Amino acid sequence: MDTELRIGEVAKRSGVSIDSLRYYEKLRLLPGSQRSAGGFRLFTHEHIERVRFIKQAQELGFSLEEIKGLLATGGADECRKVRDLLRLKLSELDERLKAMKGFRRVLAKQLSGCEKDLDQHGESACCPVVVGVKATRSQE
Amino acid sequence: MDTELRIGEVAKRSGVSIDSLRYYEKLRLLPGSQRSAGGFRLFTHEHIERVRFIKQAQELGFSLEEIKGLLATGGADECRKVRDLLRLKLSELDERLKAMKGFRRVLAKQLSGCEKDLDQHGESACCPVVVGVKATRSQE
DNA sequence: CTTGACTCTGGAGTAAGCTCCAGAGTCTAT
DNA sequence: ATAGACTCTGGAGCTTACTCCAGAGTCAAG
Repeated sequence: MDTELRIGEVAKRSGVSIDSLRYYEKLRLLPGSQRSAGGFRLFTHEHIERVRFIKQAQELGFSLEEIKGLLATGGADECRKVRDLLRLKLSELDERLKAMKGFRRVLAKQLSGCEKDLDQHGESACCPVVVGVKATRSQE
Repeated sequence: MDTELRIGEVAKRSGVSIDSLRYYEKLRLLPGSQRSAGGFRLFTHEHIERVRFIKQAQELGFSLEEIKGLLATGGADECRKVRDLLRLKLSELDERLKAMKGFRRVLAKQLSGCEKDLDQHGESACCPVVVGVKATRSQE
């Protein structure tokens, strides 16, 4: 039932390159996988899930080291560590969410200013102030 | 009125290293600044704002190249480009916000599972399913 | 005018996270 | 049993975003 997949297949399904997968293994984000008689890595669907998780976390700004922490397989005393880390990451995430919303507002405001200028003055005289900084002359 | 600040002062006030500031200048994220008679860079408060903007955007996952695009000072034809970029970045931001909320849920769920395990079984038998390997059913 | 803190430039080095390569072995379909 | 697609390892190289350094010049205080 757990079909065994070779690395190329995992790469395709997870959208991560073969080289990256081997790199993750080297960093121990992926457990040293089963091998075929001839030495090929053999993965399962769980590995794919794991890789997707890694990818997602990474896109959200977590480093591979941090992700490794989150993925630590719970040995007895690992558990509390993982739990604390989860709490920490959750609060970091919340902060980041807030920051993003603020930043979104800045960009949105900038955009609406820009559009108003385009309407009123055409292309020639718009977007005079980019994010709080006056037009910066002094390089070509 | 616009006190002129030297690079060390800007570094302190913006929380960015001197070397980074020079690096930003080299990449043209900061305009080539005024210089004192002896060749020292002279900055204004607007530069500090700009640096803070750069820093914030960066923490949210934008690359310096992208940020440079957002900061382009509006010359005539730059304007539409900036506007389009702003729109693009806004929608990217929205997507990212959504992804973050999803990810937040995954972590939160993981955490509550972990806490339940700690309660019921103590440290020995908790966190059996490690973050997202089973739980992440987010895409495809 | 000297001192000491600060700044300049150019270039080298670092860390993370890949990406590419050669040369050799494996697997599967015909 | 052989072609062709795939995978192996180890190591080199790349990009981004710094960080550090040497050797020299600047500037304000005393």
